[in-house]
Amino acid sequence: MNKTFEELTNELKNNGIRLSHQRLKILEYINNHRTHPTVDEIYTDLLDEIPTLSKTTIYNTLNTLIETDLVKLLTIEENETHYDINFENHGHFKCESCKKIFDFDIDIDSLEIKGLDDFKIKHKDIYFKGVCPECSKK
Amino acid sequence: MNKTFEELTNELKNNGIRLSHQRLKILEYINNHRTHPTVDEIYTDLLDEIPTLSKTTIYNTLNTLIETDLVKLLTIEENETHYDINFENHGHFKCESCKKIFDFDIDIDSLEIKGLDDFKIKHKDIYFKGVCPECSKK
DNA sequence: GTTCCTGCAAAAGCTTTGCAGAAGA
DNA sequence: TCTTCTGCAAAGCTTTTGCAGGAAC
Repeated sequence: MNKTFEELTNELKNNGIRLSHQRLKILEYINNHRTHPTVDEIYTDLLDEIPTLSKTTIYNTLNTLIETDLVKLLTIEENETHYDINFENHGHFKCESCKKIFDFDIDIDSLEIKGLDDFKIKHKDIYFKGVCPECSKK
Repeated sequence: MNKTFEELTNELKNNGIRLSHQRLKILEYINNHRTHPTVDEIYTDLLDEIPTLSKTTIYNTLNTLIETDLVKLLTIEENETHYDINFENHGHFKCESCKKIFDFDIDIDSLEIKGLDDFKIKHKDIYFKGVCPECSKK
């Protein structure tokens, strides 16, 4: 179930996080671009709109959003971190050829797990890797 | 099904990879230490035995082993890469408190997936995060 | 007016690269 | 002998830190 932008900003307010111009723009960007962007992509795309923007602010903001559970950090790629608006029950597929990341539907909670009694599970991530249909054709 | 050390070295030979002293020791280390070590941990632990060892060699070796599909790369941690030689059906749980990584049994192939028709899936990784029982007590 | 946030510069940390000498086959 | 590997030093990247000025409330 996806949240509206208003619901997202309300959650920030309720957590005592100030609604600075930069934060709102970064949150809006992640909410509208479901492409699992990197810090560099967010920076490049927002620079036209906010010429004084710095990467430090993007790192700061994303870390704040992760602590508030509005954004999720993807570690599917070794070199660079990707970010995703936090919504449930989907996995990520990375094409090893074109490097794109695709979403897919999956019911994570239907999995039978052994060996995690007394573990507090907060996040579940499913990463698949391989070749996407477009790259398979070539 | 895990391989014996002899099977592992045979696969290296068959791939035209030379059995240098360093490579064999690193492979042996990963095979005996199922603790998902980092490059730094391997380096520190092997330095007594091979005083001239360098991290470059460990990076080189691990990349070779990954290409030969003898070792798997774990990206559960943002800052540092972990390595695993265990290819049996299992997931990884990272405790956000003590940072330890635990294995757990899971039947990945029983998952019902929608949206990955025509995708060639080569690797499936399941990462859970939270707090381990020992850290929960505190 | 206070407190928190931004953004610059610098630092830190992991990983890769270039290359000369050494070792494997 | 020929080819490949090792390991040092340096470079390349992403991410974090310290801090002064500025913005939010």
